[in-house]
Amino acid sequence: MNHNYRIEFEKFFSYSLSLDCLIFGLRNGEINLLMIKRDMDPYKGDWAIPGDLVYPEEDLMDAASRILFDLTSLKNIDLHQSQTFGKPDRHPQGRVVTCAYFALVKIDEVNAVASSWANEVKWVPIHEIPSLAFDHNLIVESTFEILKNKLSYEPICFDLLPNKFTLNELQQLYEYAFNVELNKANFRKKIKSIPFIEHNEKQTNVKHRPAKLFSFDYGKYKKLVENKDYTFKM
Amino acid sequence: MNHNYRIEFEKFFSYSLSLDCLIFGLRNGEINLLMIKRDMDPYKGDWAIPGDLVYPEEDLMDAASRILFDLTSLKNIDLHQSQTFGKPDRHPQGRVVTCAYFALVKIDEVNAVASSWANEVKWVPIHEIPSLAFDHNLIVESTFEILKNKLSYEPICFDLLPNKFTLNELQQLYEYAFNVELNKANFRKKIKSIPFIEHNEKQTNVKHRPAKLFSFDYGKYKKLVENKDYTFKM
DNA sequence: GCAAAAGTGTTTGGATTACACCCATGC
DNA sequence: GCATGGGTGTAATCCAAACACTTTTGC
Repeated sequence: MNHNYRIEFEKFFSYSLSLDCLIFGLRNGEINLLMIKRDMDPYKGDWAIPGDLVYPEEDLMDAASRILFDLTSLKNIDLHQSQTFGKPDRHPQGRVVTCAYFALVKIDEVNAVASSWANEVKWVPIHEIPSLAFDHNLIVESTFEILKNKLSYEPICFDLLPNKFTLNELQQLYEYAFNVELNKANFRKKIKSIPFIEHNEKQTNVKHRPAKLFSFDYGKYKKLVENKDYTFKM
Repeated sequence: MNHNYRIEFEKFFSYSLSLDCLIFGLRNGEINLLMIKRDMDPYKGDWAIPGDLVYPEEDLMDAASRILFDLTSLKNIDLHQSQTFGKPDRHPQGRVVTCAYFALVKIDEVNAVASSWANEVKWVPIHEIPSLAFDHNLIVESTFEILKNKLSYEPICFDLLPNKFTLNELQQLYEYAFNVELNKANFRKKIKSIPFIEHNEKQTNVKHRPAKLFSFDYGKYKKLVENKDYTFKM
């Protein structure tokens, strides 16, 4: 390059890149975020989003998968890029730009374990997030907005719900995310076009009429989208 | 930090961060993208998106403003973060992660000028983008999708249109972006709730009945949004 | 039987669609 | 007058909201 920079070209290779992975799950009808307690400086002892430095030869998506796997042992989970945060002073030890990704997981399938950089792990309802290390509160807020937005035009809600769910669980998820109350009959009319697999199974251990169980029909959905016969919309 | 990395902590500070700024404008009813012809290696002579390395003490948004200003002399333009691209091999000279931003400008107010890193500058219709340097084709496609998405729930179309526009210009913009044909009467009913300033002025130099000119009423829009009386939706 | 939630049908009003028609200007 | 696009009204239809009602289970 022959660009006339104020500083030498080589000096530009003095950044570090980290990746924060926001893992969302659904518990008791609330969207929860997986948090870690930092076991290292800076912000040792503070709660934070799990994140790590990206290896020099590592793709961003691979780093996100790695962090997700380390905490949850889950593989083959869809990861979505959120936003990149790069304020020059966001990290006290140097210029660390961080790229945020998020994943939606079925919380029952996760047994989160503390790892090298965390001595404690917990799920926290998204509306009860405490004060976090770095600019992580900003990252959480921005990413949750992006998640909510995506919930309305991509069928990612089914990544949060158990494999077999009731229509009411689906309704409650949207009521929670969009902070509205929905009418049951109208909600069911609205979702009539979503490709579901209707099981011959019902809820158990409820003290009222058990609800029918459904799954999202990914195969049918894919076909419908390919033929432009359907777009998911909530 | 006491994290047990495969490589030393200091070695992680060997990235470079660049920022690519996609500048969109509207010309002859088509969305155009401002492109530069690279005057430096690598990819010297190829067309590319204007971008630059981010200075070590510079915020991402500031870098985006700087690049936009260098090319267009425009200030105080809204910049939107698109996505970050970080494939390890995307830049032949090292690990350069690039963060894409986009800006929507009124094309009449821009006199794009070639700068140190570009010896030629031109507007190219978004559907006629040639093969570009680096992974810039991917960046353009992803960013245009994000732009289209944003057009449907934020009033950013008015950043592309001239200050005073006709309702048909607005309609054509949406027809172009969403690749649909809309009915004139129905379109006007749909936009009735948008806060417009209706001018006592008309189009000139047209050989048919001149259309009335409108502006978007930013002040009224802001008030409506604050009072939750309105959300933009197309 | 009662409580609690599952599940469905009906009515209504507002939005969307298709279509038809009139208006203002340049030539 | 005619071509061209600006601008508007109407009727049919679809969709979403409000509400009422029946069903199934546990206790």
